[in-house]
Amino acid sequence: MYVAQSNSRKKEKEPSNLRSKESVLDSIDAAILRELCADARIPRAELSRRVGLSAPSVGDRVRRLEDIGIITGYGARIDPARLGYGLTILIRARPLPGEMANMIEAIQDTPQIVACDRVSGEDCFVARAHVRDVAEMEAVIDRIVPFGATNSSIVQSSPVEERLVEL
Amino acid sequence: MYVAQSNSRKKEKEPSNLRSKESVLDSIDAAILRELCADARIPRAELSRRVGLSAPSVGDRVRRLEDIGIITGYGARIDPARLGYGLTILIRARPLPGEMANMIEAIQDTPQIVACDRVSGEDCFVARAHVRDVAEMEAVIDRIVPFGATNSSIVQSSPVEERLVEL
DNA sequence: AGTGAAAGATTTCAGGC
DNA sequence: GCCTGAAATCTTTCACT
Repeated sequence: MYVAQSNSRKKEKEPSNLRSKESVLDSIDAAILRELCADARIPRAELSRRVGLSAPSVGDRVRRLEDIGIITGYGARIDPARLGYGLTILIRARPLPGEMANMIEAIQDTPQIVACDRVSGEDCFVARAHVRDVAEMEAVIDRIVPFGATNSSIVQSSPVEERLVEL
Repeated sequence: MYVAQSNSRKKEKEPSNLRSKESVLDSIDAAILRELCADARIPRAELSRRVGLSAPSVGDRVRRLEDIGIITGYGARIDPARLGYGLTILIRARPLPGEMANMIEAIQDTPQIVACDRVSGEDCFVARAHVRDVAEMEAVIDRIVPFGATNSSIVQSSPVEERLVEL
C-alpha cells in the first residue's frame, strides 16, 4: 500500500523536530532526563545551556516529561551509612503456605527494609535493608523468619550504582 | 573522674537544641529529610512551613545535611515503563572461576542493567534490569551467561516502594 | 534560632518567528 | 516548536533581636 507522505500539504517544519504525542524522546529530551537524574535541582539556565536550548523551551519540555509521567518526581539521595546504617543487606524470602499476607505485613512493618520486590520463581520476595550492625541484621531477619524461609546476603559493593536506562 | 558540667559558664541555651557535630539528627532534621526525599524541589518557604522553622534556619540545616554527607544529591525519578521498558527483572549471577572480571564488565556494559550489588553468600551478584519484553530479557541474560551461572526473576510487584530508613 | 528586608537568581508569561 | 525580554517568585544573605 502506497501513501504519499512527502510533499503533502503541511507547514514547512523541520521533520526531525516532530515528536509523536506520547512515544519517543528526541535527543534533547534524553539529555534533559540525564541531567535531571544527575541533579534534580540544577537551575533552568544551566540546564538549558547544557542541552542547547533556551530556558523557556527547556521548561516546556520538563513540564511535558512530568505531565506524561516519564518524570514521576524528584527526591533527595540519602547516604544510609552517614545515618549509622553501615550495612546493606539483601533478603530473599519465600513464605510458608498461608503465610504470604503475614510475610508481606512483616516486611512492610520493618523500617530497616527500604525496598522489596515480589518476583517470579523460587524466591518470592527480594528485600533490601539498611542495618546498623550484624545484631540488627539478625533482628530484621527474625521478623520475617516466622513466616517462611529466608536467605540473606551482605552487600559488599555495587558494581553498578543506580543509573538510568538507555534512552 | 568528675567534671562539673552543669552551671558552668555558658550561654543560656536550650539543651535540647544542642546537636553534636556529626552524630544524631533531631526531629526537625528528620522531617527535612523526609520532605526532601518526597520532593527534592519543594520551595524553601514551603519546606520551612512544614517543619515549623524559619526559611533561613531550614536553609542552614539543609546545607549542613549536604555538607556532612547525609544528603548526597538530588535526582529525578523516572518511570521506565513510560520509556517502553515494561519489564523489570532481577538477575542473580555467580561467575565461573576466573570469569569474575569479565562478568563485572558484561554487567556494567549492559545498559538495561540499572543497578547491581555484589553480595556475600552463594550468589555473587544481584542485578536489576529494565527490558522492553521477554526477548530483550533473554538478550540481557545472554550477555552474562557466558561468564557463569545466572538465575533470573521477573518483578511482579513491589510491596515496599523505595523509602527512607527510620531516622 | 527567629524576624524582616534587600539583592540576586530562577521560573513563568508575553508576543513574535 | 523555539526565542527574546519582562514580570512574578523564590532563594539567599545580611543585620538585628
